[in-house]
Amino acid sequence: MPRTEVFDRQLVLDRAKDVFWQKGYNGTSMQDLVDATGLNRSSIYNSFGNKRALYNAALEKYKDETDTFFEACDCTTLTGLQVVQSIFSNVIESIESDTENKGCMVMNCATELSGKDRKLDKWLRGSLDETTDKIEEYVLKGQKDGSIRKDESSRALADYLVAGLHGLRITSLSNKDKEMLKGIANKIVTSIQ
Amino acid sequence: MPRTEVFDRQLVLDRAKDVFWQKGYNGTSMQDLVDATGLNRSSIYNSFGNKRALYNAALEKYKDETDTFFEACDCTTLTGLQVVQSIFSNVIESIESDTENKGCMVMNCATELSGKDRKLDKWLRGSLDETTDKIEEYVLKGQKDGSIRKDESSRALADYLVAGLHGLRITSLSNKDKEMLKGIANKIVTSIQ
DNA sequence: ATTTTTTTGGAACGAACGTTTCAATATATT
DNA sequence: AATATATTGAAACGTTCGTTCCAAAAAAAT
Repeated sequence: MPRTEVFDRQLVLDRAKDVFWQKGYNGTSMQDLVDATGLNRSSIYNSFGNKRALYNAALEKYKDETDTFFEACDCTTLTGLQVVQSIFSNVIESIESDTENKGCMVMNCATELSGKDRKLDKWLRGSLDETTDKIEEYVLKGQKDGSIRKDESSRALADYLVAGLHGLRITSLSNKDKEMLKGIANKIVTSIQ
Repeated sequence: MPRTEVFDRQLVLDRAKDVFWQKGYNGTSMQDLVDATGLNRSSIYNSFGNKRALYNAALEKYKDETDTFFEACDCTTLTGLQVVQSIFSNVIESIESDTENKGCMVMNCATELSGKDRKLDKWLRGSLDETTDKIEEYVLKGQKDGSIRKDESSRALADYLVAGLHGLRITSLSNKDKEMLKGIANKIVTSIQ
C-alpha cells in the first residue's frame, strides 16, 4: 500500500557523504544537502531523520568503505610487512588524488566534533579501535612470517602505525610533496622491521 | 583626541582564541564571541574587522604561543634528542590536560578549512614549514652532539617527527590512554636514534 | 571648556539556518 | 477501480546567522 522511495538510498548517502566530507558538519547546510542529493527537504527528513542523523549515516558509510579499502590491501601472497607497505602507499595515492583537500572524514569528524557528543565520542573510539585491530592483524601476520620485528607487541606496533597514518594525512593537508610523504611513510614502515 | 579602547586587546584575542579552538570556525557564532570576550558586537567589528579576521588573529596568537612552547623545550644543557623527547612528553602532558578535547587549533583549522581559502592554505603551509624548521634545528643539534642518527637527512627526520606529533594528537582525540600515547611517542623518538 | 575623533551600546538588517507542516502525489494492496 | 498508506513538493515556521547603522558616550587635543 505504501508509496515506495523513488531514490537510491545508497546513492543519496554517497552524495551526502561527499558534502559532509568536504565541508564538515557545521559547514554543511541543509540546502547544500538538498542540492547535492537532489532530494526534497521533506524526503530527507522523512527518510533519514535530521541533519545529524544523516551525517552519522554518511560517516558510517565512509568508515565501511575505508575498511573495505584496507582489506583490499591484504592478500595471501603478501607478507605482513608488504600489506602494511601497500596500505601506506595506497593512502599516499589517495592523498595525491584528493585535490580538494578533503582529508579523512573520520579525522575531520574527530577534530570538529570530538568532546561534544558522548555517543559520537564512543563511535570515534570504536572506529579507532577497529582500525587498530585490523592493522594489528597484519602486524601479527608479519611477526609470524618474519617480516616484522617481534621484540615489540603487535598492539604497540599497530598503535604506532595508525598514529603514523594519521600524521601522514594531517601533514598532507598542508604539504602534498609526494617525495616527502613517501619519505615519512618509508621511515614509519622501516621502523617496524 | 580619540577615545581609546577600554579593553585589553591580548586578553580579548585570548578569549576569542579559546572559543574558536573549542568550537571551530563554523561552529562559533558571533554571539559566542560577544559572550566570551565581553565586548559589544560593534567593538569587535570596529577593532578586528569581521569574524574571519578575528579568527585569523586568534589563530596567529595560538601559533605564536605554540612556538614559545616548543622553544621552552630547548635548553643548552640538553642533547638534541633530549629536546625532541621533552617536546613529545610535553605534548602528551598538554593532551592529558585537554579535558575538552580541543586538540591542536592549527590542525583543527587544517581539517576544517584547508582547500577553501588560498591565503589560509598558504598560512597553513608556512606554519607547517616553520614548525618543521624548528624541529630540524633540534635534529641538527642532535646530529652534531651524536644523540641523533646521521644516516638520514635532518629534514627527513624533522618531517617524520612533525608527522608523528600530528599523529599523536589526532589519535589522542579518540584514545587518551597515556601509556599508549607514551608508547607511540617513545617509538617515534627511538627511531631517530 | 570646547572641539574633535573614536569607541561603545543597542537595535535592526536581510539572509540563511534546521525543521515542520500539509496538501498533493503516487503506488502496493484490496 | 477503489482504498489505504507513504512519499513527495513547496511554502512557511521561528530562530539564529554575520553584519551594519547610528546615536550616545568618552577621552585626547585645542
